[in-house]
Amino acid sequence: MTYDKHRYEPFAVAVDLAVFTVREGVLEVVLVERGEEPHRGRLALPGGFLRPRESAAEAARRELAEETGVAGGFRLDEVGAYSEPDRDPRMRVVSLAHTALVPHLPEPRAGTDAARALRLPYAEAGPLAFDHDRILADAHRHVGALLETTPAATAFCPPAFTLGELRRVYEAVWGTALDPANFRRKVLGTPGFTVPAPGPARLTGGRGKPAALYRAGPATRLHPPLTHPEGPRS
Amino acid sequence: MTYDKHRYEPFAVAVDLAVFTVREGVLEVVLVERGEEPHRGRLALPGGFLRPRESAAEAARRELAEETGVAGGFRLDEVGAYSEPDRDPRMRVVSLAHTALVPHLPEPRAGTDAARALRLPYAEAGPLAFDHDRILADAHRHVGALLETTPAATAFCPPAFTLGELRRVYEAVWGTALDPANFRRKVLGTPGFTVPAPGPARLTGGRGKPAALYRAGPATRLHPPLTHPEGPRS
DNA sequence: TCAAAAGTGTTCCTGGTACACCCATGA
DNA sequence: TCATGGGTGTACCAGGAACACTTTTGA
Repeated sequence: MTYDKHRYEPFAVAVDLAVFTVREGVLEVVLVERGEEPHRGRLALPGGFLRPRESAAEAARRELAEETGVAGGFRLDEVGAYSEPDRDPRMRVVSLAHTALVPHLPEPRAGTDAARALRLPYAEAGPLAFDHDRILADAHRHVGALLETTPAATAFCPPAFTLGELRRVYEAVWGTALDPANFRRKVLGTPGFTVPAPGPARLTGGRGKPAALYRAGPATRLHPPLTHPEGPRS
Repeated sequence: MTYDKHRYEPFAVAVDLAVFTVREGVLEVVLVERGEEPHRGRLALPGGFLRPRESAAEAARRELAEETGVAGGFRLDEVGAYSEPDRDPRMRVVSLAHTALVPHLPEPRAGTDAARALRLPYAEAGPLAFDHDRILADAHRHVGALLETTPAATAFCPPAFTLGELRRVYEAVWGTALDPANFRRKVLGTPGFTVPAPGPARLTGGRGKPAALYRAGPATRLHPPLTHPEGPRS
């Protein structure tokens, strides 16, 4: 239980961010090109070190704003800690991985740190620096589980959204097609998940019957959960 | 992304352990009495700092052996990271909380560090040092969720166990009574959860029909999950 | 012979899946 | 008028909950 703070090489604590968005029915993730060694020029998850008086959540929000231009209005969840001794060759770094779910990214402004950020479809997020491939895979699994038990899917949508938009979020993250009729009943039958939004109906893609608008409801957990077909099956 | 390792006060990284066991149908947790300031004499979760070349899991297993005498043969799961700046008054400490599920604790030997360890029913685990009340509550919730989707309950049982013993684990962790008949069918109907163990039947408590023995099966996830009554209801 | 726990059978009912069908809009 | 997506209805079926009942032991 004793600890001499100068006896050991210091640890650094970092946050790594898997920033997800859904565009045109495709799950995308934000990556940055590394500007320095190690792994210069390779793609990595955005992230950075905790400052002396920051919690992990605060550091995550700050780094997200700095590196990708996303400022507030997103959902942040903890994925896990990565603490293997040699995961960063420079020094001992313990990373706290988070997911950030954002409705839509403003295009990064040139000249800022955010200019190095790019969006890629999750399926094409190639080999990444450090152990970020593993972190990204864990984060994706984590988001899939969040959609089952929490209203996290609404974090991908604008403030008012149609049930079709919400369904496409689930389909993009889970990679499976869902029955629109059954999805509708499940969502509306889950108390607090969505509430009807006032205002006129909206045309989703131009064609088809205009859809009613909903907003995110007060629930933080989904009862019953929205299980995806693959779950009980595999 | 740059970081000068000597520019800031160093961080310390620790593991905190919520060590659970089920005795006589009661969920118990292992606590230690702090031998030094801060919070000298108060109860706390066992834990300690990561050594320079240890991962969190390695540190957790080492600390568990040192502080409670539990050596190997237990299940370890990650709960989350606690990173608020002032959670430890001595210095900046980021704690990685874990749960350890053990079938039965050997009585701690006097004269070792483990002598300060004690078991308490979870419900009576009073106010703890630091933010350990919150960590313990999170850990308990985490174990409850693990029982639904993983075979974690077998970690509380000896190598060969009866379905009645397994059911009492669920009842102790969830705090609810379960129908023995339905529980039995659910467990046996979940592939890979349990496999019949050779050998004679065992008397659980002396009275009643002798029960068949089972061992933990090869599954790491439960399909379908064992949902508890409170889940979909509340 | 009684209590207690294991184990089996059965009924009821909820909730999920699949799919047919109608509605409202743009092209 | 056709294609497209929103929205409703419904039949089927698996799985969970509740509970009666038999079996096998110790006291």
